[in-house]
Amino acid sequence: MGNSKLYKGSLTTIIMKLLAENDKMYGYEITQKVKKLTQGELNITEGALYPALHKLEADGLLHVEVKKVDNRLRKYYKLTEKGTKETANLLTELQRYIETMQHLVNPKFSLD
Amino acid sequence: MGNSKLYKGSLTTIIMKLLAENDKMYGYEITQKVKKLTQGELNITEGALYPALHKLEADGLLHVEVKKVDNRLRKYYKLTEKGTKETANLLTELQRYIETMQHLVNPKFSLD
DNA sequence: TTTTATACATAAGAAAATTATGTATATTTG
DNA sequence: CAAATATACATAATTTTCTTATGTATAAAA
Repeated sequence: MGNSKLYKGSLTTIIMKLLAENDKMYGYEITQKVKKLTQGELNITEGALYPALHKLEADGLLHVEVKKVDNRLRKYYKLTEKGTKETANLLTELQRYIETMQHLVNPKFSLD
Repeated sequence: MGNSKLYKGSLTTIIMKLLAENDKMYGYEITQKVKKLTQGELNITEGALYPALHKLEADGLLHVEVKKVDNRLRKYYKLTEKGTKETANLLTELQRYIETMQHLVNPKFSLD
């Protein structure tokens, strides 16, 4: 993914948040959207994306709908109700992670 | 580590930053410091910490000095010159990561 | 016509963590 | 005083998550 190891563990959060904003998206579309939104900083690889989508589907967080467009296959993913709830949790966790890291890295927040 | 998957990949950054602030620290001390600074949010496990410290030492980013205190062993770690430079890079990467994730998650920064 | 883009997928391997276990000493608590 | 907890290190087996490589197929651009 990114040029930094820090992106490890954040792929699911990214996918879910994009689907929360865009209702339904297909895999390739997600990679392009992320590339654009991050100005090329984050390029999701297929080897990371597709297994992640399959797992989210298996966990009942995403629902898939196959469509044929221009004689090419597309798998549209959409949040389930469970997925919508889980997205809220993941975004809360992200904010908490960011705050925690700021505390650790910014000494002026130090407790001791 | 944390209750969130997001902490994956950030352990090295945390260790290096603490050593940049505290000159020299030993492993157990790092776990306690992090627990305190994060109010219990982040508990570094020994299975993650020690292999990470050994790798940083092997990479020439940390220097180790063994001391016996109260008849117990302590391994004090300190940043090398190379480690100090690398710490600056890691902190820059962390800030960049946080900004990128804010862009993705906070729609008001959206480009399209 | 060859390369790039679109669109999916999986397999092998690496990296970084979790969980479990092990050794040993010091201190606290019931 | 005995048992539990804290201090302090370590590693091995396994799991998770990613990279890299490879594969199939159609469409568009160079």
